[in-house]
Amino acid sequence: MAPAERRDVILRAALALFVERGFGPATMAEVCARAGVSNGSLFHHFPSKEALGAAVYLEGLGRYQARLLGALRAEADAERGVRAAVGAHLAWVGENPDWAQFLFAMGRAEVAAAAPGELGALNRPFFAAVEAWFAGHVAAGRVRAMPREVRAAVLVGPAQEFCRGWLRRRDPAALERARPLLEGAAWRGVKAKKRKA
Amino acid sequence: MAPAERRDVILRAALALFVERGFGPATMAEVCARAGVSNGSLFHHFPSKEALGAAVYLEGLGRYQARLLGALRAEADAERGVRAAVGAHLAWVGENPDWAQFLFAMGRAEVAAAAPGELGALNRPFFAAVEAWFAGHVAAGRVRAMPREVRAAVLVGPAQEFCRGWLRRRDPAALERARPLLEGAAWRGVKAKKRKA
DNA sequence: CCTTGACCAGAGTATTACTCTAGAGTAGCA
DNA sequence: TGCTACTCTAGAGTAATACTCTGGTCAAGG
Repeated sequence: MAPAERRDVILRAALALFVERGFGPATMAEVCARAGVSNGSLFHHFPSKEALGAAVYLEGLGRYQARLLGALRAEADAERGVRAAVGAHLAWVGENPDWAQFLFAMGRAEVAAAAPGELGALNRPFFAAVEAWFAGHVAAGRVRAMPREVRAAVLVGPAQEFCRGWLRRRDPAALERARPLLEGAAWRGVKAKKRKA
Repeated sequence: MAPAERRDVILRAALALFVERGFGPATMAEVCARAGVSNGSLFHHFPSKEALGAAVYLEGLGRYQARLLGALRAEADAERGVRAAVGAHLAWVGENPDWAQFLFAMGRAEVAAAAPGELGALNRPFFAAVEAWFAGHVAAGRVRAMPREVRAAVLVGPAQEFCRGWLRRRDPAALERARPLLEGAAWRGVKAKKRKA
């Protein structure tokens, strides 16, 4: 088996196991068994359990960010873009529930500790790109001016919070029902006040 | 030392330690040392590390819920109530950052596993009370009708998401600046469409 | 063929959550 | 005061598990 392939096998096995048993209770021996890999091989690719968790986290985060950014960039209109971003968030969670659950469960602090710098390397350009997309709409008065962190929270907060609960049941119909409501809430949250024309 | 007092000493030491070192890396021996309690005493009061974590979690959650519900019930007006709830959320996090950080970091799933039933026993009446407060406003057409989970997400999602990031820096001024924006976003998210009078 | 270096295997070790046995206080009751 | 029953505390002991170590395989380059 090629090294990269083996690394990938380990990552997938680890994701499934961490979601099934939880990160804490899951043991490295179980990862070995599920991935069909020896102890030595596992620790060769990932120096610690936290590093393995961080690798799974970072790969998932990267995919999620790519999806969200793609949806945002495909729209020029402010409202359509915001709705598309929220919709993409929900769609990604719906299509990758295991990964989403792990991203929610694994704390950023632990990832940052296990893979210093890599989290920032992924987040910085992502947030910069999101801000760049919004900048024009803010300048044109279509979107309310607010600090980055606040806008990010208003944008994805409702969807994020909803998904946390949704992952317990994972009912696709509920996700579809909630989508327009969450998209609307996000848009009303960030859009500018009506100007007295 | 009275038993209840000792139990409380352990809880406080555990909270400080879990926030400082993280739940996973923290050891029970460190809890003993910080609380000034023997191993036997610690395990007498809490049968496992997860149970200890769950106890800290549940106590914090209870205090948070009481604060939020108090703020909501003190207001009869829909908009003032929503803003008060979000404000109370932010205020509680600002005043109890350690507890908030632990609540965010500790997953609900692990708590539910370690203390089965207790999480629901705390959450059920809380959500019921929140829903009861909203019911009248929904019926009167002041608040948009939506499923419970969606409304909860729209209500506290932005503040929740903002707080997650805020806890890294803990700058009180930033919290105050964000408050009106987050309150406004929550209110615009849940309020009913304007009627054509 | 020889070397080199990444990759893999599995036994070994140190740490840590948890257990066990015994003892110290404390309240109730005569 | 003495007796009983009980909760709480102490600290040595145990099993599990993250990680280490030593050695071995294999493919590529010279």
